[in-house]
Order: sequence, then C-alpha cells, then structure tokens
Amino acid sequence: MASQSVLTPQAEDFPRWYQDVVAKAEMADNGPVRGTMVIRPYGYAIWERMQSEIDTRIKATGAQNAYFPLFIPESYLSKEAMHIEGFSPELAVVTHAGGEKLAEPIVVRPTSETVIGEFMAKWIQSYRDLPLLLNQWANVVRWELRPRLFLRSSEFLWQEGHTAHASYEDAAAYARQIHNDVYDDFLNEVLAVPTYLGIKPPSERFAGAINTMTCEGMMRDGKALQMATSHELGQNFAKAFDIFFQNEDGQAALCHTTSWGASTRLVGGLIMAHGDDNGLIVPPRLAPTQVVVIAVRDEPEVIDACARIVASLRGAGVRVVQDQGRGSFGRRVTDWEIKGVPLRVEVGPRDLAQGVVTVVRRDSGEKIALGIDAVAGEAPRLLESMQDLMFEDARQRRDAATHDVSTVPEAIEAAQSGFARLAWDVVSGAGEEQLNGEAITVRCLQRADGSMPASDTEGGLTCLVAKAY
RNA sequence: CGGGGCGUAGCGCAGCUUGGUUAGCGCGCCUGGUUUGGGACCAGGAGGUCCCCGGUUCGAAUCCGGGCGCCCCGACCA
Repeated sequence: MASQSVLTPQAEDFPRWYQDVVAKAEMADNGPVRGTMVIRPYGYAIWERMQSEIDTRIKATGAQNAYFPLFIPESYLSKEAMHIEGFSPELAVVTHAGGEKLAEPIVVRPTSETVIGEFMAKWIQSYRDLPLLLNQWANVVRWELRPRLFLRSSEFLWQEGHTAHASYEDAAAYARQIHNDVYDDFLNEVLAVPTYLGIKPPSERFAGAINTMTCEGMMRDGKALQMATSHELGQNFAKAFDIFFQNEDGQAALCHTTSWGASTRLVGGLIMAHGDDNGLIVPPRLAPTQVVVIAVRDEPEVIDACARIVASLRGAGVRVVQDQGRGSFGRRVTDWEIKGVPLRVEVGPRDLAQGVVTVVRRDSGEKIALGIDAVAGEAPRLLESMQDLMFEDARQRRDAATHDVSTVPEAIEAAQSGFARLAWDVVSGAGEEQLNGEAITVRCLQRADGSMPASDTEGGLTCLVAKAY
C-alpha cells in the first residue's frame, strides 16, 4: 500500500484525480492551442492497442481501410441541411491559404460523411458494387469550448466507417453488426467495460442520421460516457450526394448509408472506468505492457534473474518489460502502479534465496509467491483471470448504480450517483427538458428486455438517463 | 456573451493590502556521496522578460490605465 497518496483521491475530487492520472501516468499533455492534445508515448501505446483490436474486428466484417482528405469544401457540408446545422458551431474553417484569400472556404473535417459520399457516388454504379464498406483512421477537428484531455479535445483521433447498401434492411443490419461485433465486443472483451446498448433519442441523434446507436459505459463516479456510436443515415446523404446505383431490374435507386466511429475518447473511458486511487488499471488484453519485472535491489544476480524471467515471459507470448528505472524500489513500484500495468514481478535477494519471486496483481494488490520457473506458465492464467474479474467488477458496480424509477424527480435523484432507468413515455418531451435542466441527459432508449429497438418510434421503450461526459 | 477568479523558475504556490538592496518556498532537474523489500537522505548547484504596453515615482512583482491569455459558474452547443 502506498504510504501516502500521489494522486488526488477519487472521492475527494474525481476530475482532479483524472487530470492527475493523465499527467502522472505520462499519457498526454495539453497542446499549445487551447483544446489540442499531445499524446505521449504511453498514452499512444494504449491507443495503438485499441486501434489494433478494433481494426481487426472491422476488417472481419468485410470493411477495408482507405484515406480521405483532411480538407473539405465548405459547400459539401451544406449539402445536407441537418448535417451543416449540427456541425456549424464546431467547425474550423480555412479562409486563407497560399498567401491569398480562398474563393471558397475549406472546412477542416469534423467527420467525413460528405467527402466520402461524393466519392461513393462516383464509385458506385451497380448493385454489384454494393455493399461498399469503407473505414478510415484519421484525425478530426471539432472546436470545443470545454476541452478535457481525451474526453473532449478540439482535435482527436478516431476511426470512422462509412458504408453504402442497396436496401434499408441491409444498412440497418450492417450498422448493428458493427455495433455488436466490433464495438460492444471490443468494449466487453478487451476494455472490460460493460455497456448499455441502445438508440439515441431524437435530441441526441447524429446530425443527418435517421437513427443513432450508442454503447454507453459507466465511469467510476457514476457518470456516463458514450464510448462508440453507429448511425443509420437512411438516404439523407445519398440524396445530397447522388449516391445512386442501378438495381437488378435496371432501375436507378438511392443507396442507404451508415457511419460509425470510436475515438481517443476511449482512452479517457479506460481511465475512468477502471482507475483507482493508485492510478490507472489497464485490462491485460489491452495493456501495451502486461507485466513489469522489477529488481528490488540493483545487484548483478538479481538483474540476471530479472532478465531470465523477462525472456521466459516473452517466450510465453506475454508483453513484458524489465524495469530500467532509477531511484528507490518504492518509487519504481508506484510509477508502474500509476501506469496500471496488470502484473508486477518483484525480484529480490531474499526471494532468490528461496528460488521464488513475488508477483503482485494491480487490481487487487494481492501478492503471490511463485517459483521462478513457474512465472511464465502462471502469468498468462493470472492475466486472463484479472481480465475477467475486471469486467465482472465493473458490471457489478454498474448494476448497483443503475436504478429503476418511475418518475422524472426520482430519475433526477438517482442520476446524482449513477443511471436511472424509466419508461421513455414518462420522459419524452417536457421530462427530457426538465432532466436537461439538471445536467442530466437521456443516454439511450432500450426495449424493456434491454435489447436494441429498431427505432425510437417503437412503443413500450425504456430509457437510461444520467449525467455524462 | 454575463458573473467571479487568476497570470511570479518545468509544475504547484507565497510575496502585492502598507512600493525599497540579492524575488522566495515545495516538488522536479543537475553534480557528488550514502542508499534501495512500498514515492530515500545529506551536501552542493542550475534555472526568472514577476503575462504585455503605457503611466505615477528617486525607485514598481507590488500603485494607476489599457490590452492579452487562462480557469470556474452560467448561457450556447454535441
């Protein structure tokens, strides 16, 4: 146990704790322009792991990666009325370039539906070209008034998928496939974050979509975080960009498009969903470093033993590093704890004399004595059990902080510390305004059994409401 | 845009009310040494346009005027 806390305790000031973790785990710094973010190597390594896991899942659905330009003609945005209306306040616009005032302003992409729509129209001729399944990894810019590292920055990194389909049904099914097989699977299995899946109410829908689906996670302070979204765009963008195809009967028909994204906000979600007063806790399947091996004393035989253990772990497929830090043992331990590395192997002379090492779990703090030769065999099992427990713990915390209520005032009360679930009929309209007045939003709509509705017009829906990031 | 607060070393701050020699403190950093089983200690050291411009004054971090920037609350927006 740390003798004194290095970080502001969560219970004292959760936002401050978050800032402390981001700084002390060396994840990110504020950029020179307000709202921008410098992602440091450790933060970026975590993002790269997220990218890899998400990218694999995206490709498994048949989508391919491509790249579209950062600069978009302003006129493109204007082609879809809802889209431009929704994004106008957040746009960064280039008016001068090459030393001259531009004839037409250029928008720095806030999202790429419009450029991609333009090219989909060009590439799609026949039903044989469908579905067209594209994804890109890119940066986007949405000017933020209240930036917070990872959670809301004016520039952020994400993946955005864009697809075109011959039918409404096909588009709807694909958007759901992405939602379940890419996002929800990643969040549950890798990030160890349980999710509420549902659709956004009209007030929270993506600008230009006919339906927005969300994965809502609960942070340790009981607030909600939208961790990924998938949109059915209907034929809105197809109309605006003339995305037509010739069907089997030789008739011209409008495509149905989708878009879906997950961003560096996930890093913020990771921090707040799992962190404790000692820092970050990274789920083993995600962790860039799963095990750190630390010499308790910098003596040659101890260092040698560390190196052998590192080699054996690496041979077992574990992502492992040998601590190269300077300073006291306690300091090094604390630094790795803040970074949330799942397992720590402590190697000291006293251990070595008995042929053992001490393995410490980041989640529980439990210390386990293991024979040196047993480490490589046991570590993968410990990591898997930790992965499962982290998800289970998060699920229990979430369930315990989700309250079924029947009135708006009860929902306001419950949302002070978690989620409230109640009939959508009770909230829809004046109730939603009343909640918004208390900084509470409708996070998603679900069927009574918790499943994904087809649309917000379905009868008998329930809603989850909460304060949100 | 409205209300409040703040700009002093890399970070966090004191000093300002009541102007005065060399602008301090904690953390961090550098050097040397002792240390190392849960943020070690000692000694020495480096590091400053006191946000900017102007004014008052023999003298301004400190007082006055203007500007810029940042933070919080509200508003707006997703």
